[in-house]
Amino acid sequence: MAEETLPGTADDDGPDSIVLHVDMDCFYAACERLREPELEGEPVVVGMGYESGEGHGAVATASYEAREFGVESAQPISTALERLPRIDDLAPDDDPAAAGHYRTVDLDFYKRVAADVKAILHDCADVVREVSIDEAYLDVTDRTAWDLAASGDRTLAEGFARYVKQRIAREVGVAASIGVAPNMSTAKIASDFDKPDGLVVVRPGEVRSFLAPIPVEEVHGVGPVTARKLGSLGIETAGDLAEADASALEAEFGSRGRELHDRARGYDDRTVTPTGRPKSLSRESAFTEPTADIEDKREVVRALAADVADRARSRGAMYRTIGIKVVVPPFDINTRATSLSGPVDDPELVESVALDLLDAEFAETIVRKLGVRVSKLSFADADQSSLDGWESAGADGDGGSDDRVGDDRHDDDTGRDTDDDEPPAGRETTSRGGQSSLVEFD
DNA sequence: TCTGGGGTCCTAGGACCC
DNA sequence: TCTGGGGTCCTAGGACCC
Repeated sequence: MAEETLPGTADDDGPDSIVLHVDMDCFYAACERLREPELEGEPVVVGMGYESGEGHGAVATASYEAREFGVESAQPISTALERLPRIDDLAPDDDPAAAGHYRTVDLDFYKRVAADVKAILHDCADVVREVSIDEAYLDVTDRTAWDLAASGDRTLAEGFARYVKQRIAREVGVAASIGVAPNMSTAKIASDFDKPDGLVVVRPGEVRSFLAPIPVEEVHGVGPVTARKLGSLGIETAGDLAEADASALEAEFGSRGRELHDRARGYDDRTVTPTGRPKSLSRESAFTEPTADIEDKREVVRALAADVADRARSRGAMYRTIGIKVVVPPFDINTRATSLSGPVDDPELVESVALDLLDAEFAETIVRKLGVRVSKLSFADADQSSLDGWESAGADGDGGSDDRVGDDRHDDDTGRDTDDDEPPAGRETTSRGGQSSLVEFD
């Protein structure tokens, strides 16, 4: 029989997996420096929704130099500008050392850089889970080992991670921080532990002691709300969380409570799996100034709808639910959605459903921001047959369906994602409650 | 320091079915 | 007609992440 396997350190790969979490440092700013080397060592702020003029938008990434001035990501650009003026706006007698370079997000460029990084990652590991443009998990259990290197007290795994890091730096020219640990959640915290340009290795026996002093806010899945609640329970570090009563946590936080407790104790039995397909696609945009004007709102919704539908089509996705998001000042988020009787790829329907949802309840509302989303996606994949209509993909059941069957929601412990939903087999009548828009299309 | 954009998962309540 | 229980699907909102 197998050696003792602790939940979390073991799975099918034998007792101690080796997981790398690779996290690019200030990735957008690093990309900007790639094409503007003069920005090296300078405070750089990359803003989204920001146009070179002034004012609106938020900070997507601030370089460490900019952070020194109190610029943080997600901050309104207006705040950032107060703390760190734009270098081009300086008056002749201002101090140029107290100003920064502002750039607008150029996602296409960053994606090209990211593709180079990802290519290296895929070259270095059999399984890569790309979490976002600048972040990925690698399972390298079969590529290296926890054994000490011949030369001394470092592990082979550390040398391997150093090699990955150096390749990224040398071949792409951006810095990554890497965490190495026996499971995903610990690797994630480790990569964050010594940013920027960090390399932190947590060996199997050290997980618990490594985590103990970490503030709870840094545990993945603990946001401001949970952190505050935990704080009121006297739980401030991962160590406190690990020692807390699991059922009490579950009572307070639901299933997440137990999960957080596990993570804090270094238990995480998720395996690194490749990124699955998206479950929804959306587009949103904020007004410069909140508006109640119905024509302005409709115009934005039409544009967003067209955009989303376009993106869905280019990704080969059909959708069964169409929805809108309406953000009302100060910041109340409303969502409305309608499900269709079967998956469609129909831009006009996205537009008309979205407009109906807007008109039905928000015609007179003052809104700050609008969004359009499609969800319950299914992918035709192999046979791109479907030009229109779900008749082919939806009705047959077999054939068109991809991947595995259901298994749907969580519970099989490797946790989330996995599945892509099946195209719902079969008919289903079209109307539900009140005013559902029926889908008979052309 | 009135808050940008694109996602994921979970939960709760209602409709509906058997 | 009322009561009871199990299950699914739907919508809406909340929390969180990058």
